Amino acid sequence: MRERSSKTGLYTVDAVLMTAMGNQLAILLVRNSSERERWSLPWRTPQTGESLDAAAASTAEEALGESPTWMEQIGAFGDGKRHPSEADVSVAYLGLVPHETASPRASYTWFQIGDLPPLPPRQRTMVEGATKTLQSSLDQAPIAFRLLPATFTLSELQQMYELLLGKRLHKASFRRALQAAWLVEPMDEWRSEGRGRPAQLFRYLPKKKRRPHRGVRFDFLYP
Amino acid sequence: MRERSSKTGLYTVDAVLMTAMGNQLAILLVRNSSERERWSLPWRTPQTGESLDAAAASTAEEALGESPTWMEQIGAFGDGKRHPSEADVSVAYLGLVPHETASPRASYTWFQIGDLPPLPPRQRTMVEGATKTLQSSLDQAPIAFRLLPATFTLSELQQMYELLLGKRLHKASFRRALQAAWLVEPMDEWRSEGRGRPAQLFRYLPKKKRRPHRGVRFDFLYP
DNA sequence: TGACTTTAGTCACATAAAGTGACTAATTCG
DNA sequence: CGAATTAGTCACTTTATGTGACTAAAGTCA
Repeated sequence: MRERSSKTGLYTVDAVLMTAMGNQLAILLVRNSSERERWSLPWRTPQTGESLDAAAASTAEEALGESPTWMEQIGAFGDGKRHPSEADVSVAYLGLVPHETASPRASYTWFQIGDLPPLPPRQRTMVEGATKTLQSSLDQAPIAFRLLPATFTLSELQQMYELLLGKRLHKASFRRALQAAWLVEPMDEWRSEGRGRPAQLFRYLPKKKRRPHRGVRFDFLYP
Repeated sequence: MRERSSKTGLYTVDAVLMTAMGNQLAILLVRNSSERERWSLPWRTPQTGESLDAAAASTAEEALGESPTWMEQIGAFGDGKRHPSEADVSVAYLGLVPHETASPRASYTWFQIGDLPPLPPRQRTMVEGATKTLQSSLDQAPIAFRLLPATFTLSELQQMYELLLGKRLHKASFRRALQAAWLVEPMDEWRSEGRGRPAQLFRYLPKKKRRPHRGVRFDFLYP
């Protein structure tokens, strides 16, 4: 990632890297000493012949020191809003990492999503887009599992869903749905977290075959 | 849209314009005499200062002679695949139009999606992306209504959903779900389609307030 | 005209899923 | 030991979906 490199290209690749921190989502920002804005999303100008996906992966690794557990393009942003580069267009990627294993490089810092510093306008739009993408991908992709360590308790999983959905879930319902989806696999390990009965550990079990929805659900929110 | 304009930019905007034709989706292609491929998606190189959305809208209008009833960005495509331009990156948009009102300009032709001619590789990827986006937006956005005329019968609406979902639906279930969603409004008109009882006409009724999903549904297909 | 066909629209019952409170289990703390 | 705490399950209620059969309103044709 370079700052205001002069005319190296007409587009950039920007990364919205997310993790679950406390009981909120957090985004990784980098300090920009030479910019008007103090903080920005990690970004770079792809090199000639470098694919968008590759550029995004590099940007993420440079920031995190490791690969995100999930990466997905959000879209291209170009509506005249200001960006640290002079590019007309920026392609944004959403990346997820479990907070437990993430150790960002120096000059990179996690900010809770409710407490973000001012960002370049185009990147602010990207963050909003990333949040929306995350929400709508929630039941299409294993988002929650990619924000958790490889093994977890069902209570942890439920808390992650509660964080992502922004509402409380009933324990029995949650587990019943989880069981029906055949998405997790119990391990022969238990974890005692201070007081209370120890919880069994589970891991994500990618499944090929799923029964399809039964009927039609007109569940869209509006126009 | 210009053909192989030399280095006017490093990215293009391409439009995947869809309609429902017969009992399949169809895509609007344009004949390219000077290209190796005979057909391609409509595309253009945005002018300086032109936003992506504006460029996509222009491209669509140029092809259709009118605005699509729905337009949405699919994403940016840049993975080294060949494109009619020399751009590294192309931003694709999905546009929808009712077949009844669409009258493409000369040199533009609808092709059913199961019967597409060879396309430039990058555009082939875009078409696949558009199809996927369409499927997954089906219950998030009023896709079906944007492919129908302003007024329609419930049987027509059901047939559109059947086309989009690729499966038959039970009439009673369909109408019950539709009613619960409060998405259409009956008109005081009936249409007699040859034999059989005349059908009442309805129109789309965008609704602000929807009840939220109740619980968790782990309905994603796989990893 | 009147029986038959065709498409629209609805009903009632069966089955399945989701909401919910209360229960049992295993551990720590004092 | 008993209270507190967290895990995990059960049984019952409520709501949603699946489905076949029904009624309604037109056209067709002998």
